[in-house]
Amino acid sequence: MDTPERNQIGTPKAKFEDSPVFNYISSLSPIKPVKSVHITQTFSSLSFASLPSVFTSPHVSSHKESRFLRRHNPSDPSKPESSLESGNKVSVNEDAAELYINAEELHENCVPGDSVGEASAEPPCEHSKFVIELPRNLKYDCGSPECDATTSCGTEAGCELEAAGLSASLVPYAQKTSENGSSDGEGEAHLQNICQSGQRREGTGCDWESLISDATDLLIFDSPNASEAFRGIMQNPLDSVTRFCNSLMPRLSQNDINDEQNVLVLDTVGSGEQPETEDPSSQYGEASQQEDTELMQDHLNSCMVSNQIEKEDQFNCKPGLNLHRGLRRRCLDFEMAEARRKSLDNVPNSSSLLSQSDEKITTNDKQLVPMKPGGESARCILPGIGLHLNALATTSKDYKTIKRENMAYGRQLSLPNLSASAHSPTAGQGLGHESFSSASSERDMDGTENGVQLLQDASQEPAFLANEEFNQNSPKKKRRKFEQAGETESSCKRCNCKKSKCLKLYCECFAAGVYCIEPCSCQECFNKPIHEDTVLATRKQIESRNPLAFAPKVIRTADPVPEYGEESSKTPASARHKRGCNCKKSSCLKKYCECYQGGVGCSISCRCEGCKNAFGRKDGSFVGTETEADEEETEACDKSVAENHQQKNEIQKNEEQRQDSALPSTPLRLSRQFSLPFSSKNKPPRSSTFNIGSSSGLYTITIQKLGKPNILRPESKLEGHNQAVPEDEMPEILQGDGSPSTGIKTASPNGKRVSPPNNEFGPSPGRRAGRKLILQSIPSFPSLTPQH
DNA sequence: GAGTTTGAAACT
DNA sequence: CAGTTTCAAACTC
Repeated sequence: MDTPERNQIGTPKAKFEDSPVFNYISSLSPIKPVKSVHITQTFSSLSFASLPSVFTSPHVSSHKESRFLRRHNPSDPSKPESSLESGNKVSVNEDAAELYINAEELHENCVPGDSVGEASAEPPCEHSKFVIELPRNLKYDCGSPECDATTSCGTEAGCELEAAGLSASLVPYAQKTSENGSSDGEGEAHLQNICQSGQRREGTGCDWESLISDATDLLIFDSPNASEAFRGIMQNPLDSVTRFCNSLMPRLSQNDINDEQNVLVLDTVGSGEQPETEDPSSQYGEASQQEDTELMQDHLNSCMVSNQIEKEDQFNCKPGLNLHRGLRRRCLDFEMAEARRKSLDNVPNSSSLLSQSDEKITTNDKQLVPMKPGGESARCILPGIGLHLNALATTSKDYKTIKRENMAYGRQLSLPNLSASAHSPTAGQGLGHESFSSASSERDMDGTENGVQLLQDASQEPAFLANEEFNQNSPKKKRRKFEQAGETESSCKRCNCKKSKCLKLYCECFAAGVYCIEPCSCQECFNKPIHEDTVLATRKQIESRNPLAFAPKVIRTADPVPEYGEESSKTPASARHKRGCNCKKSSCLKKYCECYQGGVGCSISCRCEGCKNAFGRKDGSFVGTETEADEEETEACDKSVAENHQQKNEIQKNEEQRQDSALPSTPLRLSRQFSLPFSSKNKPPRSSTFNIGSSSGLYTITIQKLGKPNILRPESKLEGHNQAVPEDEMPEILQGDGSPSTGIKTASPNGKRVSPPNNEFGPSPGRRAGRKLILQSIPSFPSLTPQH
C-alpha cells in the first residue's frame, strides 16, 4: 500500500489539480473546502503522526485510542520505516517533523477551537502525510464519483486522517466519498474529520483571509480560477496548503530525490488523475512519477514561495528535520491500524471529542506546566500521559532526556543542536543529552508541536527521567552508550533478548510498544514491522491476561490533592508504581526495583523488603532525608541545600502559575480522571495525570530538599523553574501517605496487588484520597485488548 | 565483555 | 492464588 499505490494515485493528483477541470470542480463543488481541510489535516495528522504507534494501542476504546494515537505520533517514525522501508524513511520523518511544526503553527495561529479537534485527532503514523493527502482526494473525489481510486487508498489515509481528526462531527461530504468508492468507513470518518477541521478552522477566524489573499496569488497553480475558488472556499485551507507546501519544501530542498518522489506520490495518492483506472499499478510508472513529481515540485515551489512569505517563521525548525530520522523508527505501528479503525468508528461521538479535547487540554497543561506556565504551554509537552509511555521511557531512556529537554525548551529548541546546548547548561544531568541532541531535536519538532505526543512520551519518560536523573550511577553509563549510538538513533532503547523473541514483556522494546531496531542485539526478534501481525496478536494475548500489561508502570498523577498540608499542596504525590515492587535484596535502591527505576517512591502496594527507596520508602519516610538514601544522594545535598529553598519557593510559584496559567492542567486532569473512568476493564484513560516531565522536575526538587544528588537539579531548574511543580511529592506522600490501598484496589483494573499488602501506615484519609486519584490515573493506560 | 545478581514476567 | 521457572536487565568484576 505504502509506496506504489500511493505513488500511482498521487501522481495523478498533481496533474489533476493543475488541470482546469480540477479548478472548475473545486470552485463549484462544496468539496473544495475539503482540500483545505485535507491539508490542514495533513498537518494535524502529521503533528500527531510523530507519536509512536505504540501508544495507539488498539485496546483502548475508540476514543481513547484516538488519543493514544496522538500521543504516539511522536514516535511514529517507526511506521514510516515499515511502510517506506527504503531509505526514504528518513525523509519521511523529516517531513513529518515539518508537518508537525506546521500543525503547531496552525493550532496557534488558527484556532483555539482546534484544540478540540486536535484532541480528537489520532496520531497518524509516519504515513500521516500520505494519509492527509488521501483525504484531499476523498474530498475532491466526493464531489466527483471518479474518486474511487482514491477511496481505495482511503483506508490508510482515513486512519491517518482520523489521527488528524480535528473534529468528530460528521460531514455529509465524507459520506459521499465513502459511497463513491471507499467501502471503508474509515475513509468517511476521515473525510468527516477533514470537513470538520476545515469548518472549525474557518470558524476560528484566523487571519486566513489575509494569508489567503497572499497565498492565493502564489498558490494558484495553473489556473487563476483555482485561486479564486480557493479564496472563496478555502481560506483556511490555503494556510494549510501553504504550510503543507512549506513542509514539503524542505524535502525538496534537501535534494533527496527519493524523498521527493515519495512525497509527491503520497500527495497524489488520493487524487488519482485516473481514478477511473482502478489499477494504480498500471498507472504507476517511473516516467509518470517523474512528471508528477515535477508538477508537484512546481506546485510546491509556488506554495513554498507563498509560505515563505507568509510563514517563514514557522519553518525555523527545518534544520532539525534530519535529526528525527533515528527516533521515529521505533514507534510500533502494529497497534496503529487497529487503533485507527477504532478511532474512526468512534470519532463521530461528540462525547468522545469532548473527552479528547479535555485530554488534550490536560495534556497541554501538563506539558505546559513543565515548560512554561503561560507561554506556549500547549506546545510544551510534558510527559503527562502514562500509558505505554512508561514502557517507552524505560525502553528509550534517551528519549527521556530528550523529551525533557524538549519540554523545557519548547519549540525554541526546535533545532537539535540548540536543544543540546540548552540542556547542558541548565541541567547538570545533561550528561548525554548532547549526544541525543538529534533525537531531542526530533522530539522537539514532534513534541513541541504536538503537545499530545509529547505528553505521551512524557508519561513514560517521567519515571525514566527521574530514574536516570536521580540515578546518576547507571544512567550516565547508559546515556553514554546511548549517546554513542545515539548519534544515529540516540533515543532508542535496545533490548538484548535472546529467548523471548522480543514478544514478551521481558523485552523492553516490546513492553514499551515499540519495534526493535537495528541497535537492538536481540536474537530471533519478532518485534519488527515485518511481523506486525505476530506482534499484535501477542500483544493482545498479553493484554487479555493483563490489560495493563502495556500501561506505564509508573503512573504519575498530578492530582493535586491538597489535603496533605502545605507540603502536600506543593507536592502532590503524583507518581507511583502501578503495581508496586517486590524487591527483596536490592532494598529498592537499584534499578532492579521498578519503583526506583521509575523514579518514584515505594508505596503501600509495594511488597518490598527493607525498602530504602530514595524516592520514598514504602513506610512513607523519605529516605533521602537522611537515611540510607542520603548515602547515594549526599553529593547532591551540598549543592542543593542553598538551592532547596529557592526551589521550594519556585515550586510554590510554579504551582501558582500553573493554576493560573496552566489553568486547565489541574482542573482538566481532575475532570479527566473522573470523567474518564476506566471503562469497565482496563482501559484506563490515559490520563493526563501522568506528567512525567513535570513530575521529574518535581522529583528533582523534592529530592534536592531531601538532599539528593545534583543530578536532579538540572531538571528542576529547567523544568522546575518553568513550571515544575511541586507535584512530586512522591516523598511526601510516601512519608505520610497513607494508604491508597482502598483507592488502589478499586481503581486498579487488574486488581493485582492493588490491595495494600501491608498497611504500615494508618491511612490518613486525605492521603488516601490522593492515592485514589493516582489509581484512577493509572487506568489511563491504553489497553490493547479490545473493548468488549 | 563475561559473569552474576536481581526481580519481573511467565508458567504451572 | 501461590509457588516455581524463565527471562533479560542491572550490576559487578
